[in-house]
Amino acid sequence: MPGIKDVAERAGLSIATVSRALSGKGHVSARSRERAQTAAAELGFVLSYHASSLASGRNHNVGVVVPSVHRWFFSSVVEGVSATLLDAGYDLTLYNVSEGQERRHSVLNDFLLRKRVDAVIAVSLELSEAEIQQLLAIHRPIVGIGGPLPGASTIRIDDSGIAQAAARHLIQLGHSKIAHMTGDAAYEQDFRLPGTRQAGFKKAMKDAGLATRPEWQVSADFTIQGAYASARQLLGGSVERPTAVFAASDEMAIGTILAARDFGLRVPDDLSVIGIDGHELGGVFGLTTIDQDARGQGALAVRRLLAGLDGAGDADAADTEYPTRFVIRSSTAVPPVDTVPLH
Amino acid sequence: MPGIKDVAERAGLSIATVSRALSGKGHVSARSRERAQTAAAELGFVLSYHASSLASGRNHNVGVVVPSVHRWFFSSVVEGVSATLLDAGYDLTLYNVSEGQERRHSVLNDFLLRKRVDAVIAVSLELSEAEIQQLLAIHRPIVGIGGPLPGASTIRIDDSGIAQAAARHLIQLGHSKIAHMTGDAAYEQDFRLPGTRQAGFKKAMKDAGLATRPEWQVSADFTIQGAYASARQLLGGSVERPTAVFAASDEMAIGTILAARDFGLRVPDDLSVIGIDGHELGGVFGLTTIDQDARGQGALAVRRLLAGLDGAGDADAADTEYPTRFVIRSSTAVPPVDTVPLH
DNA sequence: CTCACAGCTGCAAGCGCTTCCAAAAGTACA
DNA sequence: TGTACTTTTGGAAGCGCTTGCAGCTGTGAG
Repeated sequence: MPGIKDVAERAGLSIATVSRALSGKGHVSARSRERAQTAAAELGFVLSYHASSLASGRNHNVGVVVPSVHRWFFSSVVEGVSATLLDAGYDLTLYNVSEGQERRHSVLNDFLLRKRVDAVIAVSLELSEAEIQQLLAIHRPIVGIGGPLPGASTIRIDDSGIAQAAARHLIQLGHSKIAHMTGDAAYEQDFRLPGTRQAGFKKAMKDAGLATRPEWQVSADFTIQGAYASARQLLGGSVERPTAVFAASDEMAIGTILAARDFGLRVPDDLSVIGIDGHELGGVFGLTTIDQDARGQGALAVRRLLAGLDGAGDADAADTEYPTRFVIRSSTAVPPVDTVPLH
Repeated sequence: MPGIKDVAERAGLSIATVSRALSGKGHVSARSRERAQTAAAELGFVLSYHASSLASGRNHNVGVVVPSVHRWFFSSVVEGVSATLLDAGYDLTLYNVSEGQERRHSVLNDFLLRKRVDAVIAVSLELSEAEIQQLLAIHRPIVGIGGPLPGASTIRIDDSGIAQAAARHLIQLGHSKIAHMTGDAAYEQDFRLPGTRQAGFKKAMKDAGLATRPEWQVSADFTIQGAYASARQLLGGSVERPTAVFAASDEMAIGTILAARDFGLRVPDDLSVIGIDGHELGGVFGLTTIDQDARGQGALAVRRLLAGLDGAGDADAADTEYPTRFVIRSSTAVPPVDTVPLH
């Protein structure tokens, strides 16, 4: 493997000049720059990542911590982050901390703190204020997506607002028997988001003077299959059936639609369903939803970090609200006329 | 940030001894080891990744190249790889090269070759022999999953065999009008796998003396929504309807089931559907499939690499066939009795 | 009691770059 | 032609570890 020394010799320049020429920083005459680049190309030289990082203190590597890479939101964010990072010449080190607390802790200690990454993006992951301070203390900018990170910069959608909008959509169509499928308690712990969306739902209901019946507040694990099971309980159980379901995620909305179909319920004729996300499968199910462009959020997170790293400004802990888009398809409609015969 | 020097001072040892004590290699007395560890713990010392790598030449980092992190197979493999790597104290650098050729090329050159990773895992990605040799030349073991990698070690399932098994399952149930949904040409290019599965299907059909009708060979992009669209053509079009569909992936099988339901076809009464994968949603749809345990394949890939790195043996380019499991659920059954009246 | 050997330990030489500093070269203006 | 700068350059000191080598200590055998 050729080193920078070889390039310097071949170009007839000093190591220092070659380094400056190739990195683009510092003053180098056009002629030297070209020579260095030519020599490097001819030798097939690539900088040693570690030597470079060790000497400069910069890593060109950002850590991404996600609870899963399987669920829609996370994989979408990762794709957005990945593409943007690659374009900028940065590496992406992935920490999938599905296994729970102890794993999370070790990732933070053994990996993130080891000066390997320039910054970290935490997706839907709750870090304690102490943990965040620990990272900031060693000068590691951190931005959070979809979760509250006290003291750190975050990107988030207006969970309460869109939940209200979703509920209002149903209410305006004439529904009053509306169920809400929220996230399991386990998820609440880390993301806090199920609670926020549920609160938004309740607010909209209250504002409209409608009751939120406890038996219509169900929960699932954010997956299609989990929601499917929950929805079967809700729709097939002995309780009165709602005419609409607002699911806290598209995956859960889809699970609900599948369950409804199993019971011979037509969507939207017998049951309206609305979700939140903008999942690819939305089209197949004609799902009305609120698109939150997870990829875009990932990309934005990277741009934010990079601006903070390259540029001057210590990207102050800004809280950006990412815009969402209401997508009306065919899973919501006016409620069925009352089944009580009219004559 | 405390350095190893601080630890050495505090422990009353030399830097060299501390290094040996903490890394576990070399002879160190129990007493010194304990002192070093205590001092390190008290100072909250963590090794500098780069300095360590630079000096030792080892990175504790493996690169994973995937075409997408969104589709089931890839995210599953990544999860398996991630967990195993984390346990071993390795970082996982993710290269999501969805965007096509030029991106792939740059990843290889700018990232993989930069001595940043100890090894690479290529998932369903076709690398040219030259590219592989390039990696092996700089001593970077490489293992491929789900794709042919001439010269490199690979882990793969018996695509042809399981395709035949799937087809035979249908045939044995009594089906003769069997359609096959394969991957798009675009996928064929990189993975080669659609063709292999299709060949297996055709062989099984031929062995059974059955014809494979061209209009029953459809393709999609391996996603649920893509398969849904294709299946609508197949099932709702003017051609005679098959009584069974063998889809090259579970996601496509699910898309097919959804399309069938749209046309009022009952699965399995009117149409049997079988897939390949072991997708989480299989349960919800009662999908009969062949489980290939993608997570497990990812984990195995890591173990293989690690054995090669730590251990002595230059893990020769072994081609491991990963076992699969036939899972019979409720999406397959005997074909409907002929609709021609019997009297 | 001496010798050979094995286990420990510390010194110091890197690993391959970046970057500070001072010297060399080029520029503009008087 | 000389002065005062502004660019460009090269030397060399690290960045924070690992590890070969040699010295030191302690043990069992001769």
